[in-house]
Amino acid sequence: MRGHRFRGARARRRVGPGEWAVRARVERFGEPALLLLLSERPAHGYDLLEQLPELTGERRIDMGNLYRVLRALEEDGIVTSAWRDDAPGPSKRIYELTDEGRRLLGGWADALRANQGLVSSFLDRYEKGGDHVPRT
Amino acid sequence: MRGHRFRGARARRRVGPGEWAVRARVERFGEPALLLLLSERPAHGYDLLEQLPELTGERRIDMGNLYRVLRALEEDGIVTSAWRDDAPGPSKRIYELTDEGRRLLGGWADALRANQGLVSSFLDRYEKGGDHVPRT
DNA sequence: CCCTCTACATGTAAATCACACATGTTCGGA
DNA sequence: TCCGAACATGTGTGATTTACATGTAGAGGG
Repeated sequence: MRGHRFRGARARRRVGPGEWAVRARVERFGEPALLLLLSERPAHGYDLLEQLPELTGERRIDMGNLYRVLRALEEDGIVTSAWRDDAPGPSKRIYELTDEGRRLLGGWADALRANQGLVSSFLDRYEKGGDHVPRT
Repeated sequence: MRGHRFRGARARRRVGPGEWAVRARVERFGEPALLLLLSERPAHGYDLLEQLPELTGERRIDMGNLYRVLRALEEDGIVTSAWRDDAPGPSKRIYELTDEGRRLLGGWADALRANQGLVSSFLDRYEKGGDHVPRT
């Protein structure tokens, strides 16, 4: 019977009585991850699919969304694509980063550094607080 | 004339030809920020509204969402609230962190530390890449 | 009485995300 | 030769979160 399990993009979910599993992720982190991979070398969707988990920390990447993101990036001039039939296997759409894409990746790096600072402050303030997690 | 400006939760937006403004934020970062403030001392919504920007780096906090989050937290037993009429001015709903809330804050801290590691790896890999942002 | 500030709250559209499902190709083994 | 697994590219859809607009009501000053 479908539809009876965990659904949606919840960042916090109950895993027991008074127990919560929390996930802290940067919004749209898939985009800079994609850009970084493409800055290293052109690749096709399925290829990226296999390289992404190491960067994002996710176990599995959603293919559907990956292809949608790639198309959106192309619409915005961040990447370009071309079909490749010469390689063995099904034909692939190879994506490549544009100069604009490289600038965007630089922007992401700046923004991520800024966020690292913010979260560091948060954690420092938390740790200074003392009297923390009570026993379950 | 309403409805003609930038709307929505976009993390990236065009600010010029080939120029993008990027924001890197942790998903639902408002929640741990709220929990940290409440772990320091009980407070009412409007009070939190004024303390949050320092923690989150946002200029202004959306009141509507703040109160929605607070109610959701109360539903889940993370905070409790009580009305206060004795203080001058409009009566306030004072929020206080529960033990479960303290555990959740601990969970957020762990998750945020994990994410810091992930983003650090990303930035290291980016910086190792050399040949970066081309001139505009 | 009227206006502003404080305080709490709802309505709604856009963006993102998780999950399910559709479609075709290539290749190795039974 | 047929079958299934892995490769490769997508579409459909509802849940969640966010940004912004708007609504309600009491307190306090002039």
